[in-house]
Amino acid sequence: MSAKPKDPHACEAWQLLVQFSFTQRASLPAMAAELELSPAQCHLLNLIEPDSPMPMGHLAGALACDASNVTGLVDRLESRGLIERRPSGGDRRVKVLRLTPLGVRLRAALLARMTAPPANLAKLSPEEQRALVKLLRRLID
Amino acid sequence: MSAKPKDPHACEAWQLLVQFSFTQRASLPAMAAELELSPAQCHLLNLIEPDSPMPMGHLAGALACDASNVTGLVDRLESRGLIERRPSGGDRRVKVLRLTPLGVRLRAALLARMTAPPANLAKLSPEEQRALVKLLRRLID
DNA sequence: CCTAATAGTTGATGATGTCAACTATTTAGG
DNA sequence: CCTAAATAGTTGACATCATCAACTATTAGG
Repeated sequence: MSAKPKDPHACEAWQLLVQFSFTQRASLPAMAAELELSPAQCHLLNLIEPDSPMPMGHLAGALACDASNVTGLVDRLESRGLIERRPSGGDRRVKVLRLTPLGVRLRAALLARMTAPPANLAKLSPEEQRALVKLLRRLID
Repeated sequence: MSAKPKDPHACEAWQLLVQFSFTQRASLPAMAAELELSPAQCHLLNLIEPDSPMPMGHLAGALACDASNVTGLVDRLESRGLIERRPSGGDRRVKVLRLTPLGVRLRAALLARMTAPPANLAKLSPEEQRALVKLLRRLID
């Protein structure tokens, strides 16, 4: 399943990424609160791209949570007019989620805040930044 | 506060890191459940290093949450014998958290699972891995 | 001293998350 | 075709996470 831990550089790179995501985990609630969102709601909005609606079940898979949890999350976001439940063409069991125009704007605002590069990033030269992008791309899939 | 979004490579690198932490957010519950932990408990255990106990207030700062939330988290971990509340030398108001031997072992198991490098990492050559470590170090502080 | 501020707890409340049971629909077999 | 199993989503019960306000105990300052 995973590579042997023989290579210390591989381990260290991954450890740094994991620690990074812990610090992101700590900073997400405050960022989300500025938009009156919870971390889970941010995660959900991040997954629904404008113009590519998503069945609720697929969303539960991507969030790695129970389908009944998605129901509640969607209830709250729908009551705020950020997303809509819509019937899916063929199968009348499935409901697809679509961002409303308001939801599209809020999602964009969220991603803009989250991906605003911190000052640290400026410490890397353009070549280094390009190299980092290439490495992360291959790493993350 | 943050760098101007003029440099597309800087933005893209940061976006990849943010997306990475969303996928980590999705995979943490399952990993935590194998050790009968919640994501929040994992975050807390990650922050308490063996042999360097931490006042509860400092922990609330690192988790970026309310102090009363730490009380509940610590209650549950202490009732499982993973951590201990101890008086802090000088100030009788502050309680310091220390991992028990059982907590040390569980924390090690958790970090071993979380930082086990995935197969993807093997796709990078040793030189690339070393370069990635250097870049991430400078980025994360 | 007497008052402020600080560390932690408690209780109330809402959000997140799981599970089991349910409805409605779709799919597969006989 | 027709019934049985599987699937998508919802509901209700329950534990955890997280916040706020109020409280206790301790410390620090004037």
